[in-house]
Amino acid sequence: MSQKIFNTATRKKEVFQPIKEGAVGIYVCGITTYDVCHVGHARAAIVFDVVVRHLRARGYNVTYVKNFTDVDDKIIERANKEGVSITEISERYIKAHDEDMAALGVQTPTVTPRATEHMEDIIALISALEKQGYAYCVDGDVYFSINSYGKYGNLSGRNLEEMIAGARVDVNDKKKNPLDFALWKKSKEGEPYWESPWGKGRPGWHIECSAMSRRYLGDTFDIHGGGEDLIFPHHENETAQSQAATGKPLANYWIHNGFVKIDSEKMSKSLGNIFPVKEIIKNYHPEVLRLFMLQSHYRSPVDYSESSLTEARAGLIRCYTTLKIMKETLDKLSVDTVKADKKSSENRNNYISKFNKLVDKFDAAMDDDFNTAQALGHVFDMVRLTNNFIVDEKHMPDYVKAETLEEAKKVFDHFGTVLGIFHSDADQFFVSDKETELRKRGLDKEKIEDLIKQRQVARSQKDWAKADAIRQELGQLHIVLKDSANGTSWMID
RNA sequence: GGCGGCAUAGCCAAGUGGCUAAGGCAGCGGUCUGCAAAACCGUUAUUCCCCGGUUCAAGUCCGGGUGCCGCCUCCA
Repeated sequence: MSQKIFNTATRKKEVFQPIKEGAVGIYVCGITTYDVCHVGHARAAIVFDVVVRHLRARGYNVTYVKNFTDVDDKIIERANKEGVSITEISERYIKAHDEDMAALGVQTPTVTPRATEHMEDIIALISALEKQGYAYCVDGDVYFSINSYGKYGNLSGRNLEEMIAGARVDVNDKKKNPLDFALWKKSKEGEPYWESPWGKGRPGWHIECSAMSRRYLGDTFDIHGGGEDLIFPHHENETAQSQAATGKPLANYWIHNGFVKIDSEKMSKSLGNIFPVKEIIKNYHPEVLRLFMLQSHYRSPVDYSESSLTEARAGLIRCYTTLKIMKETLDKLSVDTVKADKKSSENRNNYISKFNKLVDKFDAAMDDDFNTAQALGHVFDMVRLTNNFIVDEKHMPDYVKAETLEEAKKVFDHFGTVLGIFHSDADQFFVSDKETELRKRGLDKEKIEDLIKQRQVARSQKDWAKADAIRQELGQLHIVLKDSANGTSWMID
């Protein structure tokens, strides 16, 4: 089955045809380095991480470029406010970004270029546009002339006349057309600057992506991605200037992820509902956030709330419980050499064939415009199937059981590799989950374990009333006990 | 005002023309258990916002309505 991608440029799902057989060039707009990453950045990062992971799993040699916009008004503003250089601000937030991404299990892109390190490319590109008559310089500023380029508005599906009619009164009368945008901005007193043919200045917002994508991926590449808010004006401007300069399309497919809402409201500074990644992962295992994001289709809006993360946590616990049982079952198996009887061989083959069917379905879901929600449905089917196996095949010879479980493990490894989950050791997952929940709820571990010990004593004396009283008491604190042959374990509900 | 999107069970969420409308969370009944938990089995939408149309056949396509949301200004 072939890969399908919903292309923003055509608003249709299309069959993906790479420029070069077996290879994919993808450029995703990264962050502007003036603040820490929030849950919205996390979504975009996770979405494109999974896109790349899946394409790689399908055998494509993917070159993934994600930039840092490290020169911008907001960075300058912040630097001035703190009385430090823009480099210091950028370095700080790039570092924070990298930490967050690592915590979220987001793989580092192939190339992570910075605007400030590509000034020559940027200036060359603007010069080319000026030479070809697509750009004009006024007082040290350089603007892109949208009228000289016939296809402006194509990507975002906007109509030029209507946009001009609806445009705000533009105070900048230097522009020939109010929709013209800056390629190069003359630097004001005290602002950082670079020397250029137009004097001291710095690049406009969009040009750095055009320059850097071209540098690493060529004039035309396969996929360009970003958050849906970037469609206009950023990507519209980017594609206009790139295409004007090279005479070739910038990207063949445009992918845009939907927004994260917070408790059904738009996330914004004025509402004060911005959730930094660092805050979230204090309270939840990073894979909880990933699972939450991946349970919705990447183009749909997603509604972030405490309860939605709590639900995602329950789902992840379900998966890790099975992973843990699998591991324990495998560890207990003896290396007997009992030959598989006909029945158990058949059963084994039966299960393995079902496993493989789920893998096919999972891959097919991912092929269909990266439908992670559907793919996760198959992951949970695999969880149930594995549990079934463990419950139903108690009498299978260990050797055959082990073979089957090893196959199941491979399947989970595949799912985990593509979605970027199941990367913790199962035991470790529950340890860290417990610690997180204890901290979050301010519970005292010592006290809990002491009560459990008291209950153990009561149980050994068959004092069920006392044992149950303690269970109840702990239950009030959402502590769930599990008695087993080798003691009592507990977790937080 | 312009452009675009969404509406599926108590909640979250796939499915875009045709077998029984995925999956998760929550709930209920059962198996297991000293009691529980986990796991398993069963169960929870005769129906997909409303009205009309196309079709042998529609949640899925078309028209209209209602409601919600995003973009058009910095934004993942």
